[in-house]
Amino acid sequence: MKKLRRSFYDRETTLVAQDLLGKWLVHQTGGGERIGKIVEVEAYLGEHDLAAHSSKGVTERTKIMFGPPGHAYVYLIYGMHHCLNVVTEKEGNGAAVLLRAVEPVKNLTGKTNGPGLLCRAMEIDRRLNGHDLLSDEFFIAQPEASEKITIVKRPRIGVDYARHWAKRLLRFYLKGNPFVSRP
DNA sequence: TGCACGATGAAC
DNA sequence: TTCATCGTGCAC
Repeated sequence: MKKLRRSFYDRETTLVAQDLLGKWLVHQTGGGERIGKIVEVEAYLGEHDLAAHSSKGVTERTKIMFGPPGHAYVYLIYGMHHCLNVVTEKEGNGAAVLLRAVEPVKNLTGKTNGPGLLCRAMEIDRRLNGHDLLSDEFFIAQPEASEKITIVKRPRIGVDYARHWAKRLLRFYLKGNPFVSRP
């Protein structure tokens, strides 16, 4: 298991998003080491992307998205669910990748096929907002053995308000994987 | 200072 | 299809 370096995240967001598929999300908690294989993601391209939170510019909430790559952007949605993103590209770009589903690898209980569900299973909440993903207790790694994968591209979920941006194929998932939120 | 509205999930 | 539930951004 090899931790991803800063340079992995400091690339064009659609590339980072697709390369995150199959990687392991690792979180050291009081309940033990929790690991999930990333099987579904969405790319949010920056300030010009009307579906992205960063389209509102730099605010108290979005400043993490505009920060340096390789950090976690965690926010509360609908007053009850947490969503985890990883910041990508150069500081100031406001781009990130939303992790939407993981396949249980170690110490995960309950469903993991949705952005809120994976955060609950991985014990991720707002306390991890802004956390460096090159840390030892919360990071993403390349597993020892990686299989050959086929990537499916679909429109993003729940962003109909973003007009033409809602039609872009910026949601990526592993073909045939049973842990994807909406195949 | 108040208020409309979610990058959702679960129940009906 | 409806609803729970609250932080954020922006109008006033």
